[in-house]
Amino acid sequence: MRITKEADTRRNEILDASEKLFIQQGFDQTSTSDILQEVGIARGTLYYHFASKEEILDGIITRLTDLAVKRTSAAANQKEIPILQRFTQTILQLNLEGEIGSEVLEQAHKPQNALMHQKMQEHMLAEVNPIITGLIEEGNDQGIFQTDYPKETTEMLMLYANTAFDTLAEQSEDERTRQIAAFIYNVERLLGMAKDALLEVIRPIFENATPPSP
Amino acid sequence: MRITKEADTRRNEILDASEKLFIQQGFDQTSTSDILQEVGIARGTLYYHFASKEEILDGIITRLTDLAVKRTSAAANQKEIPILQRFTQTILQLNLEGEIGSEVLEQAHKPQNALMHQKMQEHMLAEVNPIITGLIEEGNDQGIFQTDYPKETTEMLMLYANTAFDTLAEQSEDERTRQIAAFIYNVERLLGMAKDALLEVIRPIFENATPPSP
DNA sequence: TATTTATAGACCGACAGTCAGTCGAGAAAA
DNA sequence: TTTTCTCGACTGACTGTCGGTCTATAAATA
Repeated sequence: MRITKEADTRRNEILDASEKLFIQQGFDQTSTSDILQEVGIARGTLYYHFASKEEILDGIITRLTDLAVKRTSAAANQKEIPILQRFTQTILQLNLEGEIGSEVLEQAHKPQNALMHQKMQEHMLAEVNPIITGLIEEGNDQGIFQTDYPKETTEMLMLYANTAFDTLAEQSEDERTRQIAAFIYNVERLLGMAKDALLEVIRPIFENATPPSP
Repeated sequence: MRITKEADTRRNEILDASEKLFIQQGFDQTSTSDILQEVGIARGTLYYHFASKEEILDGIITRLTDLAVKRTSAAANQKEIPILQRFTQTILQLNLEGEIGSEVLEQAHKPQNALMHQKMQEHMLAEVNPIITGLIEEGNDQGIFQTDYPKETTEMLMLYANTAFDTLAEQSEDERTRQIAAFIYNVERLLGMAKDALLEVIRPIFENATPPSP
C-alpha cells in the first residue's frame, strides 16, 4: 500500500520522528533505519526529502529555535510592561524553551549529544542575543541598567545559562537554589544594578507559583 | 620487518597522530584507517592499545588538560606575587593552553568538532575551576575581590572564555579589542572591583610585549 | 465531453562503499 | 616458556545512491 503526501507534511513527519529518537538515544546512536521504521517509509523517501542525516538535525534545530525566538520576542515586545519585569519574563521564556525544547535540553548536555547542543547554542545565540541586547539597551536608556557592553554581557549570560542550567536537574535542591541565587546576583552586577534589585522583582513570581507555607 | 615498542611509546605515537588528524579534519571525519596509516601500524595494534576510537579522544584530552592544569596551578601558587597579578597570569596561562592546545581551540568550536570541544570544556571546568576559585577566595580574604559566589562566578568566566574566545581569530581587530575590553570590564564587576582596577594591572603586560610607538 | 497521453512529484528497496571493532595466529622480548 | 606486542583478514552495521515505479493531474486528442 502506497501512501503519498505533500512534501511539507512528510518532512514534518520525519522531523517529528527523528526529534523523538534523537532525544531518546542521541544523534549518533540513532540510525537512519530507526527513523525509516518509526515513520514507516523507505530509504529513498527519506533521502528524497533530506540530503543527509545531519540535515535532519539542522531541520529540527531550526524548528525549535524559531519557536523560541517567537516566544522570546513576544515577551520582549510587551512595551506596556516595565522593563525589569519584561526582562525577567523574557529570560524565563528562554529557559523553558517550550515543552519539547526542555526535553531536548535535558538530553543535550550529554556528551553523546554534543553536536545537537552546539548547533542549538549557535542558533540561539545568533537569533536571541539581539532581542535581549535590545532589552538591555532600553533599560540602559531608562537608567535601570547600566553597562557599556550590552551585547557582550548578553552573550556571557546566555552562554552560562545554556550550559550551567541544563545540569540543574541532576543536582540537589540546595545546589540548585545556590546556583540560581548566584545567577541573579551576577546578573545584577553585570547590569550595574543595586544588590537584590532584580531579586525583588523575581521573588513574587515564585511566590505566586508556590503558595506560602502557613 | 616487524617493530615492537614499549606500550607507552606506542600509545603516545597514536595519540600524537590522532591529535594531528582530529585537529585537521575533526573527530568524525577522521577514520581509524587514517590513524593507522599516519602511525604506520595495523588495525590490531591500534585496538591493542585503545579500546575504542573515542578512548583515543579521551586520551588526547586528558593529556592536554593535565598540561593546562600543571601550568595553571604553577601560576596560581606563586604566593610571592600579589594576588591580582597572579590572577591575570593564571588566566593568561589558561588562554594560551600550550602551543598545541591553541591549535586545538582554533578548530574545536567548529560544529564538526563539537564532541572534542564539549569534552575539553568538561575536563577543564572540573580541574581548573577549583584553582581559580581558590585564587578568588584568597582575593576575597585580602579585600581585593568581593563576591559571595566565587565558584559560580569562576564557572561563568570560564564558560564564556572557552566559547567566546575561540572565535577571536575570525574577527576583525576592532571586534577583538572590544571583546577583550568587555571581558575585563565584566570581570571587574563580577569580582566587585572598582572600574579599571583590573585593566591597570593588565595594561603593562601588553605594553611590555609590544614596544611603544614613538 | 470523454478518453488518451504526458509530466512531475513522491516513493521504493537493492546495492555499493565505508567504517569501527574482533579474532586468531604469530613474532619479539623478557 | 611466558608475556607482550603486532598483524591483517573478517564481520556486521551504517549512510547515502540509483534506477525505476506509482499516481494524480494537466494537456492533448477524439
